[in-house]
Amino acid sequence: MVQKKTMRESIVNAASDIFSKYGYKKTTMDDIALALGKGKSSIYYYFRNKEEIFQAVLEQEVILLKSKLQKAVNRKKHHKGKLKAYIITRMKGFESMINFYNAVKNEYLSQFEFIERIRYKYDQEEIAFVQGILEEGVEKGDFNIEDPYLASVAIVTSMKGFEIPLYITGKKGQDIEQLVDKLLKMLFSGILKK
Amino acid sequence: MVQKKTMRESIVNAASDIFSKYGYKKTTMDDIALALGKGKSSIYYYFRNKEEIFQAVLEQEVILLKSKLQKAVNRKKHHKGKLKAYIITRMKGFESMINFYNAVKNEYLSQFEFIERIRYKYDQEEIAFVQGILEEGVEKGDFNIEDPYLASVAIVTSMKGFEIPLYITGKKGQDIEQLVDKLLKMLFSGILKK
DNA sequence: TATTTTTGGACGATTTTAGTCAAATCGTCG
DNA sequence: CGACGATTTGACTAAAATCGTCCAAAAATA
Repeated sequence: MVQKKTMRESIVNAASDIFSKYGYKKTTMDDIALALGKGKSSIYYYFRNKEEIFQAVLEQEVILLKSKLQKAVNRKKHHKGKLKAYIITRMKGFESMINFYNAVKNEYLSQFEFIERIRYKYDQEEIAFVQGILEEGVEKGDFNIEDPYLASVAIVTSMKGFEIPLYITGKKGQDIEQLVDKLLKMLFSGILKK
Repeated sequence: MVQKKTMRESIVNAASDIFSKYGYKKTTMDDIALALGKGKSSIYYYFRNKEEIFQAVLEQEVILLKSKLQKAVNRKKHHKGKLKAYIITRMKGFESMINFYNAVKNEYLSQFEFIERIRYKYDQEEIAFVQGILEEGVEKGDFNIEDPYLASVAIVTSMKGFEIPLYITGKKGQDIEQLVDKLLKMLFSGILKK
């Protein structure tokens, strides 16, 4: 026998591969089972249904992205650098998650809704994270922001704006990075204490 | 209206994309139709069924490979170079066709059979092509071969041997190129007039 | 041995898909 | 116009695939 959790993990790993390759709809439970070398019903011992697996896969991606963000931010000393690192890493990381967003593309009606529903949980976290950076910056006298909470909401919201071209037109990071740079420049010259 | 043939071509092009992405089995006629922006029944006006489209896609790949081979061979002046260029290009080109061979991987039973059936047509062509190079080489006094036909059959057959690791284990070109090099060295020191 | 966890295979209800067909649309030419 | 062939389409069906359930058996655990 393997560990309790290990089985769930290996299911998620296998499913992750296949989802990113074929998308949600085209991936069958048997595909996943076959990749595991197990029977299909074994999967149902660990997951209620296909969508629950997909959720777990997304969650794993999110966790991965979170740790990347932590590292990128910690690497920078100055708060200006932290904020910039966060936004850039966040956009890059999101780009690599597009596979999974594309995975849902088949369900035309609920595409946006589905994405929003899944991410809703993390919106608050993300805002809090950015808010933390901003507040520290204010404390140290680097930033000049009246309402750090509102400012962080604004920043996170505008990041969502940048996501859209990524999963709609599939534009590559090149263009996005330029745009982000421009945004950051504007942002900084606005909030940096002169 | 567009040209008669153009519609067939655009169907093949669209199908080619989708087949290489999802594989044969997971590609539905509606997928192709959607990519074309046409109704599914329109496709059946040009193709009898799904397999016929797949055949056409493969044929297109073959044509592409043929023209690559012609160019690679023509680029070389000496017959030794021609033969080497042919074999190397042939193996490289085959590697890029693996997508489509993988596409059939789902039909476990008929995998090899299917591939062989499709390629059967081109075996004779390939042998004739190699034979041509060998015979010219003999005429010019570069090669010393008793039976050019048999020799070309042998060469083409041994190339097939090199294909197998490519679509079975998915080994990369690195290793293959080394092997081919070795084969060529042995081949040349055997057939080159001293 | 007894109990709990894990598995595989068969199964049914439902959905999806390949392929058909008759009708609609398009374009051309008199 | 309008007739006529070429092209395109949506509705339809039979067959296949798929999800999720159930259960008996195997494997692990106590």
